[in-house]
Parts: sequence; structure tokens; C-alpha cells
Amino acid sequence: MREENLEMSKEKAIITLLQGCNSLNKLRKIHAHVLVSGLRHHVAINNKLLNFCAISVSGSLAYAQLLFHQMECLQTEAWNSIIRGFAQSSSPIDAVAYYNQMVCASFSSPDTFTFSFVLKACERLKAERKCKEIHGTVIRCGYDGDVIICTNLVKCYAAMGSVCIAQQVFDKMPVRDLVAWNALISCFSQQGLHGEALQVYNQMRSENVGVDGFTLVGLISSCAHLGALNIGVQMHRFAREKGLVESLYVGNALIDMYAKCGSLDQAIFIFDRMHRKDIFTWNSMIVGYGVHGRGTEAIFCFERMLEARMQPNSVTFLGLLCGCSHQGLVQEGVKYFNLMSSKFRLRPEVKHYGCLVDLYGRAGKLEKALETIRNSSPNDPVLWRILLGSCKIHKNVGVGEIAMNNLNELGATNAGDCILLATIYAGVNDTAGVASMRKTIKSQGIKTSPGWSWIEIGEQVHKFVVDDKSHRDSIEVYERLREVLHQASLFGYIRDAETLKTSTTYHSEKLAIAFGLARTADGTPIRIVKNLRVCRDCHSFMKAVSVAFDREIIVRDRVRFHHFKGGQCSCNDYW
DNA sequence: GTAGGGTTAG
Repeated sequence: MREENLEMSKEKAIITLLQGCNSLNKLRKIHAHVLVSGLRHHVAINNKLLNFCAISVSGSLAYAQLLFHQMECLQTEAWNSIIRGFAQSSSPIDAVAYYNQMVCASFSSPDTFTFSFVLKACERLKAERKCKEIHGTVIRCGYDGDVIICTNLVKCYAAMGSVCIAQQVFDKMPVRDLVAWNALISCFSQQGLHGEALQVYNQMRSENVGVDGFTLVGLISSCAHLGALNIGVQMHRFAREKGLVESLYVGNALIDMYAKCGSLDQAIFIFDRMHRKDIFTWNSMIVGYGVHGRGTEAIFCFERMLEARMQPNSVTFLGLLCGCSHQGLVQEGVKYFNLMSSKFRLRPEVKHYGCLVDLYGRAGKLEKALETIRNSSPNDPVLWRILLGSCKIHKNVGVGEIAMNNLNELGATNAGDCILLATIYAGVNDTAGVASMRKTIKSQGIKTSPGWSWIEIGEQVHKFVVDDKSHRDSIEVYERLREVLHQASLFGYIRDAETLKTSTTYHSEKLAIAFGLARTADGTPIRIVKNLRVCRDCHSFMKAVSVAFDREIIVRDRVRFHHFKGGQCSCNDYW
């Protein structure tokens, strides 16, 4: 009896020590103490030690493995600790390995926690086969009604792009809580299915599951991707009603949403009122300024960020460089590009080189742009493509051909590139050049990526493609477009000669504008989201429409925003 | 003795 008491008090003492343990060194001492106290085989203490080593930030997985393999009696608890530890480590594959050992070669059976941890590892590894196998085991063990395991499965299938299976798992869940719904939303948005993500919200409303900050962040982010300002504003109102607007995550998502939906002022309004700002807050604002072509303000924001002692990361510099290049701030852009590695120890990635090439190219410094590409490694086709875009602005056939040759050599030429070079040839009246590019597109069967434009009317996002006839109000849209084209022509719009020669088509943004004019109140801005760049003809069309109808038109294209007002565009015709 | 969740860039 006395011995038992003694052991209990020793055990208690060790557990107390473990609770106060905050370093590996202390842990080693405790372990040594365990050994000298004759508690080497004490199961509860070993489990505690193991759990600490495997999970705690001040633990060590290597040490955990050592303890694990010294343990004589491995119960589910010990397996769970080691699997959990590896699942969240830089080597999740080891979690799967331990799980395999547990299932195949041990006397312990996995429980719901085991599945939860090993599925986390599968999610991070995108290990589809293993996930399916574990899914089967989960069903055989009768755990397929467990809300947490099912949520894990949804996340796991979503991570590997199997949206349908994720949805099936979700649909079969006997009970779905808010976390499960939120997982479904992020499943869709991970795959770029933002419309579907927003639809989940409608289902949630009809099933009265409620909404929390996680839900809102997911939905607001989907609005941002879609450029769905009206729905985004509703979410903002909703966040206010729910008292969630103070949340750092919600605030960050709102800044990004407003910036991406063209309401930079609203983004600034929210940014200025946030008490706490993290790296996402600053980056969302700087990227917002950047894509709106407001380089000076992006720089100012960046300087304030440094004053606030926030360490920038690679995304920060993308925003900054994007702003510099669209505003033509060459010196500043180069300065920040260099600062990135010299002061902040961030290695520039292809995207940063892309910004630098764009910065030089856009400003007409094509030789410097060429030099940048040649000094960057690896030689990424994206960089040559950006240079080709600059050659279009500056009508430079020579450098354009160099860029095209390099794209060819890299085997990366696409239809967009051929069209770009054709436009460059057309700009200098080289009809033979234009013809040869058309021939290349035809003979090599290079597929053009279809352009589309979105416009949000009320809570509905409408999509148009080139010469779209599929919209239910198509006839009305075309009638309206003819009228708008006529009005625009009275305000200086002349259909681009090249556009006339190459096609009799109506680009998607023209259809979207006509629809927008028909369906929105006089004087309200028209917001359009496009997947490609705006062509010269549509650009001048929109300038004329902005005067003819006295409307502000805000177009988000693949890389930046254009604000058309009173016949002018914020990009100064330089994009 | 333990579990599932969020935002920028791509």
C-alpha cells in the first residue's frame, strides 16, 4: 500500500513537472528523472512524455520516436500521439507509415481520434488512394456517422480536387454542424467554384444552421473572386449584425473583397478602422492599391507597414511591384525589387521577375526587360509573354519576334501569344506578319482560350462569352448593344480598323455593358469582371460609353482595374 | 489524453 502511494506521488510529481516543461532540455531531465525513479515502464507517464514530445512546440519528434520505440506496452493512446505529431509535422508521410504499422502489426485498434489524425496527414499529402482506403476502414469500423471524421473526409477529398466525392460524403452525413458546412464552402472555393460556394450559403439559410466568422470569411472571399459586390455588401451588413465585423479575419476578407470588386475607397475605409492588422491586412491593402494602378499609395502603405514593425513577405512585394509598374514608377519599382532580397532576405520568385519585366517593358525600356529575363532563372515562358505584351504597347516588332522565338523554343506558345504578335504586326501595317500568325494558329491547332465577362445584377452574376447567344435575354442584349454602339460613336468611338478586319464579333464585355446599361439605374456604376485583358477596341468603346451615358464603368481584367469616367480611363490608356 | 475551421499571392 505504501509503495503504491509512493509511486502515485512520484507520478504526480512528474506530471506536474511535465506541465511546467517548456523546452527539450527540461524534458530530457524529466525523462532521466523517470528512469532513476524506477518508472521506466510506467504506462501513463510514458504516454504523457510521448504526447508532450510529439505535440508540443518545444517537443521533438525525433525524441518522441525514441520514446515510442522504447515503450513496451503500446496502447492506442501512444499510437495516436505519434501519428498526430507526424501529421502536423513537415513529414506527414510518417504519420501514414505509423498508421499502417498500427493497423497491420499491432494489437491496438484505431479509434476516432486515430482516423482524425491520419486523415489530416492524407489531406496534407493529397494521398487520394490512402484516403479512400481509410474511408473504407472508417465505414467498416462504424465511424461513418462521426461528424468530425466526416468533416475530415470532406476536407481530404477537397484537397485532392475530388469535389464530387467530398459532396457525397457531406450529403451522407447524418448530422451536419456548422464546421461541416464551412468545410463544404471551402471545398468549393479551393477548386475555384465560387458560385457553388455561394450557393451553399442559400442551402444553409434554408436549413437554419446559422453562420459564424469562418462561414463569412469563405463567402466574402468567394464574392471577391467573382467580383460580386452586391452579395459582398450584404455579407458585410450581415457581419455587422452578427457582431463579427471586428474580427481580424473578416476584416481582412472584406478589404480584399472591396478592392477586388472595384470599391477601393471602401477597402481603405475598412483598413483604416481596423484596430489590429496582420500581414494579410497590409498585403490585401497593398495588393488592392497595386491592381488599381495606384503605385504611390501602395508605396505609402508599405512604408506605414514598416513603421508598424510588420515584416513584409513575398506577396507584399507583388502588390508593390504591380502598383509601380502600372503607374510607370520605374525607379521605385527597381528599388523595391532590390530591397526585397538585400534588406528583407526574400528571394524573388518568377512572379516578381514578371513584375520587373512588366515594369521595364511597359515603360518602353525593352532592352532592360530583355536583360531581366536573361538574368532570371529559370527561364519561364511567362516572362517572355509579358515582354510580348510590352512590345504590343510600344509596337516593337523586333523584340516581339525575339520573345516569340523564345516561347517557341520553350514549346510554350499559345493562341494568346500568336494573337499578341499578330496585333503587333498589325500595328505597323505588316499584313504578311498578321497572315503568318493566323496561319500558325490554324496549322498548329492552337486553341484560343475563350473570353468571358461577368456582371452582377442584384444578387445574380451573369456571364457572357464572345457572341453569346445563350443568355435568356439575348435578343434584348443585342438590340441594346446596337443602340449603345451608335451612341458611343457619337462620342468619338470608332470601331478599331483591325477589329473590323479580323472579326465581326462582339466581345463579351460589350454584351455585359449593354446588359448592365439595360438593367441598372441611371447614374450607377457598372462593374465588370473579365478573364482576359481588355482589347484596344473595347477599351475605347468603354471610354465613349462612360461619357455618352454618364456612367462610371469599372472593369477588372486579368491583371488590373480600369476605371472609366467622363471618357477617360484610370490606366491612361496604358495597360 | 487527444479531434474537424478562415483571409492576401499562385
